[in-house]
Amino acid sequence: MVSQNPEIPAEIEIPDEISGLRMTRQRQEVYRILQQERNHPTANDVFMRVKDRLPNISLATVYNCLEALVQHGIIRQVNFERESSRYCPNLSEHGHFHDEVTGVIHDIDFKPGASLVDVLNLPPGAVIEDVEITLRGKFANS
Amino acid sequence: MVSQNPEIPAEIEIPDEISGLRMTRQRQEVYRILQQERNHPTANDVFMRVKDRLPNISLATVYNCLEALVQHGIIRQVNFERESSRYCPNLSEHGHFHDEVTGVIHDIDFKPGASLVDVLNLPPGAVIEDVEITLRGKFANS
DNA sequence: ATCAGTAATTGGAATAATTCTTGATATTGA
DNA sequence: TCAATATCAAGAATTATTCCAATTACTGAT
Repeated sequence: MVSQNPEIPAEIEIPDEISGLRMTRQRQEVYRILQQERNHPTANDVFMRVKDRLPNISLATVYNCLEALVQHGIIRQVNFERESSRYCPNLSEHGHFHDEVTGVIHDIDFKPGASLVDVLNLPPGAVIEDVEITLRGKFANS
Repeated sequence: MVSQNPEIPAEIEIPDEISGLRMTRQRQEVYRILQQERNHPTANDVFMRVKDRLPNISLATVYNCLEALVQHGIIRQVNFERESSRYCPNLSEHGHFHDEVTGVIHDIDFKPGASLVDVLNLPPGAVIEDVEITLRGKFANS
């Protein structure tokens, strides 16, 4: 058993380097928060949360860390309309559903074996580097 | 023949009201530009272009007009990463492919009969109000 | 282990897109 | 025509993000 007390989650072990990115203390803590808070926090959310462990970290550093992690494909950046960017450690190809009543963002997986290319008419020769699928709506009161 | 001179495109007739929105002179001209420039202009692009016909229009008014048109479902707002919003008069369900080499944005249609719901695992009860599909990439040098 | 070179961090200033505010103008309906 | 309402213009304000300059931390070679 790793953690006896559900209030205190077991520490996530983070290596010194991921995908060629040196994992400094700040990057480790930022990444750890994304692993723990699966609710797509903004840079500012991460900033407030990370100060528990690194009281002197600056917001600029949080932005730097998030950008470095995104650049190295360790996390994903998610944008809804013009709101603050949010960040997501789920690297599998998926979309996001923004519940406009509760504000909650749900990861939306593809059906097994399905892909965007199945439904879209891509122009010939197009090489897709990145895909963003965002849905906005609500839940029928069930 | 409507227009003899290809330099001067035929005016697009715009009614006094669309979908319950009063089409003021400013809204008409903003909408006209979106109909003519199918290259997904930003608010500022529209602003510079519309000044030919309404020299006193303000950027705030362009934003107001675009927002009113979006709210009434007359045009769509398209966001790429954190860049300025772009606007699009194509109301059919479609995505956007951003060519990162040329900067050009291409409308991407669905295959006939296909829909996003075919490939995504939507949570039960989810009612989708709006969908945004954005692709980023380039063309293989063919 | 030391040192030089490089990368990362900080804190605050700067930027840029967008929204807000206020007063003027225009439009509508009675 | 008049009052009520909507729209517009101009500039100020807001806000997320980036930039900058100075400090600090790390790395690899000696």
